[in-house]
Amino acid sequence: MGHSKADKAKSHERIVRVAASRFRETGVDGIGVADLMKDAGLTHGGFYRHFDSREELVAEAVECALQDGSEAVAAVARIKQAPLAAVIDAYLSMVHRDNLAASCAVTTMAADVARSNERARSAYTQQVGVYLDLLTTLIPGDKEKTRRMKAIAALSTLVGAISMARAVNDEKLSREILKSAADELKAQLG
Amino acid sequence: MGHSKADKAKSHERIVRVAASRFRETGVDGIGVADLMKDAGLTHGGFYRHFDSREELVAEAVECALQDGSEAVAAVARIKQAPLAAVIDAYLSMVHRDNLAASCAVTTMAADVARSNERARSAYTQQVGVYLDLLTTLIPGDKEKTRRMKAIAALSTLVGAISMARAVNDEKLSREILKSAADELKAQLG
DNA sequence: ATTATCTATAGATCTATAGATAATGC
DNA sequence: ATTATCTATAGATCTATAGATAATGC
Repeated sequence: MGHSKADKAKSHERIVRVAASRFRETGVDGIGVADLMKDAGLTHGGFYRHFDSREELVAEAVECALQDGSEAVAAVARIKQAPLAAVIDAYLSMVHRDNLAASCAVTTMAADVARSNERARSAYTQQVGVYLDLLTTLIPGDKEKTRRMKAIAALSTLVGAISMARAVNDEKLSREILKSAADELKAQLG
Repeated sequence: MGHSKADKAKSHERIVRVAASRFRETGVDGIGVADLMKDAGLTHGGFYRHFDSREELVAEAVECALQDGSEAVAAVARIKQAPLAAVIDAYLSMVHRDNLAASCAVTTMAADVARSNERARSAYTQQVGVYLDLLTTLIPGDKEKTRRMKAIAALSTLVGAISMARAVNDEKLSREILKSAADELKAQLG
């Protein structure tokens, strides 16, 4: 049983990380405080020394999940050769489709965030801004305004395609959605 | 208190319709059987004479919600003059964004369906097929294969744009997403 | 002395069932 | 006689709290 302030900070971060993963898998309403604490290696009684309420954890978990995605996309975009195509292919990959726990929260948590508190929604809004700035930079063209419009449409295509690819129960159609969306995007923006 | 077979069928349909609306508003996990029955004007005890389990209602409600969307889009597509632009503008309207209860379930229920039973997922898969067939017909061009690829990318853009427009808590950004996605789609496909 | 975590539990809510009530339909 | 709906409740689960325990840190 660890009891130092450093241990508490680690416990807090572990709870948030677990929640960020599990909420993406099961939805925000799909798992309770007791199970989250168990996954973090703690008992549920200690939860309220870390958070005033479950809703506060939701806000922190959404922030954490969004930051995950931010870093993953930034890493892919750092590739020198054809970074835009790399981002598109990574986002619309089967690995990303199937690995919900580590997936981009802009897609995975969109519906939950829309019904959530302002803190979660602000984090989401900011993260959409980060994605749009990145895509606006990567998309070729002269006028910044035009590139931003294309970035909005492109991000929408990424989000919608993976969202549908996860929901359909026809593997062939699912792959067709991912591949067609990726090919169309690369053709439009390349 | 109605007790005829006809009344039972009406009650059943009313429960499903209420669930199809409320599930889209609150998420499938956001409302219980008792509240749904109350909204349908019944008490919760009668629920299990209509459904073997809550999950069975989820499947029927998803089917019902998807059919709503199907009919709404088909109605818009019946417009003779520029039906494709009409579909895009209706889908990416603020009315559609804000009216969750009657919204297109391909977007609104995507995350819930992905975690749901096979019956709900099959209904979703079929409805994506209906949308793709419709868009493939409306999109101009010579080769059917090319039009279908564009239809997939276009449907993805519609789904992703409204999904993000609902989650951000910045009205200006939300409208920019809807407008830019609509303008880009119309420019690409017109 | 303070506090991070644990055990235990209160109170609310949720799915599902049992049995009563009041209609329909043979 | 059958059955659609109602009242009541069992049993599970969920959020939140209370008080005990076992560490840290002055």
